[in-house]
Amino acid sequence: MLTISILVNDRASGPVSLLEEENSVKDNNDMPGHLARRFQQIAVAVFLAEVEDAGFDLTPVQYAALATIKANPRLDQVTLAGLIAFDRTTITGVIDRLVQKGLVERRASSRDRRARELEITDEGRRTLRKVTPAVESAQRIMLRGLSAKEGEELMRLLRKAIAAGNDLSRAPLRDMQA
Amino acid sequence: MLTISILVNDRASGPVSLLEEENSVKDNNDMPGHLARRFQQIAVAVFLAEVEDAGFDLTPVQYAALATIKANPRLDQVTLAGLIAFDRTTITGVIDRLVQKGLVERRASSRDRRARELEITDEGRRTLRKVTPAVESAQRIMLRGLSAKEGEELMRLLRKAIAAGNDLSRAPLRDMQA
DNA sequence: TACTGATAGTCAGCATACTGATCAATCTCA
DNA sequence: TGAGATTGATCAGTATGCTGACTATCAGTA
Repeated sequence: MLTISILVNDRASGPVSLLEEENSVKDNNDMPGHLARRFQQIAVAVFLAEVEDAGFDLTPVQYAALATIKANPRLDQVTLAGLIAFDRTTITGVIDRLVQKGLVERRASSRDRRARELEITDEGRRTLRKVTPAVESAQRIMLRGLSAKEGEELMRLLRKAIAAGNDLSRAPLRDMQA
Repeated sequence: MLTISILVNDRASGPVSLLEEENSVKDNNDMPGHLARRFQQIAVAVFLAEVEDAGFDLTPVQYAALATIKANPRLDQVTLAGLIAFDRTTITGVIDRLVQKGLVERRASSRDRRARELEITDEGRRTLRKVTPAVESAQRIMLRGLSAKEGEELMRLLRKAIAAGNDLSRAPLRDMQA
């Protein structure tokens, strides 16, 4: 199926297949999967560097969780996972570390004894406020090769591709239900 | 369904800063770092599903390594890492698993006793050939929400952003020297 | 040649992510 | 109501990725 001329590196020779034949390997730069990995790799590195420069020890994942917990009081872990598209088994460890750092409290829910209620602490609130400029800065830096318009377009296309693929990962994004 | 007005920065009020102030949290969908994570998450899931459906047990990272080893006979690990932008400490484990599966041979280099020479096996060659359609298919599926033109544009913008950020991660892409 | 610095590879340790399993609590519906 | 299904959380196991440390080796030079 030679559709996808997008994926084909037909610079000159006009190959027939995405991965060309026997003796050639497709250029990584034409594989969206590889580009996704590289961009994510850089994004994480930039985030960690900016946040550390600001004097904090917080990963991108921990930041997203913390911000979402602050915005949604008494959130349970499964709902949190849905809001930021984390696997529920990953959340356990992330929350462990946020609790350990004193940024979040985890307590039993009164409504559902299976569930845990998450609440941001004052310290968590303070950290979130103070780390924000570094996070903003990181978002800018990871797009520094693009014009403002290109950055917008990249985000639009990513959103669109993600929306179409949302259900393909184990941890799809989910709305809050009522 | 209340949706997520919580996470939405209401466009109407005209936010001042990227992350707005105290009581609001930026919509994840406006954070390139978050979009990068999501897209990569989906890309990996799609890759694994397609490859498994085809009857193979190979991760995206293992596939990239295997293809690059095939294309570059007697490659050493550091050069391999540079070609696919992996950290050198990650390569060790990846190669371990490829060797374990009988797809790659690792032997001492005659030229430099510190280095290891990597060589694809016949089995590796066979696997690579047979898994290729699944890999192609995965690349298509992860862009299924986009038109051909949009997919092309997404890859162009990712390449551009990555090029500008290449040196920001511990594992930048490197050319083969000599 | 002996010293110095750089390099290839590995390892320990940590933090995502995922699969698949388990346990307890809750829900559904006959 | 009560059996079966579902759900919230956790755990064990595996695979990236990273930091930082370490060994062995190499290359250049005083």
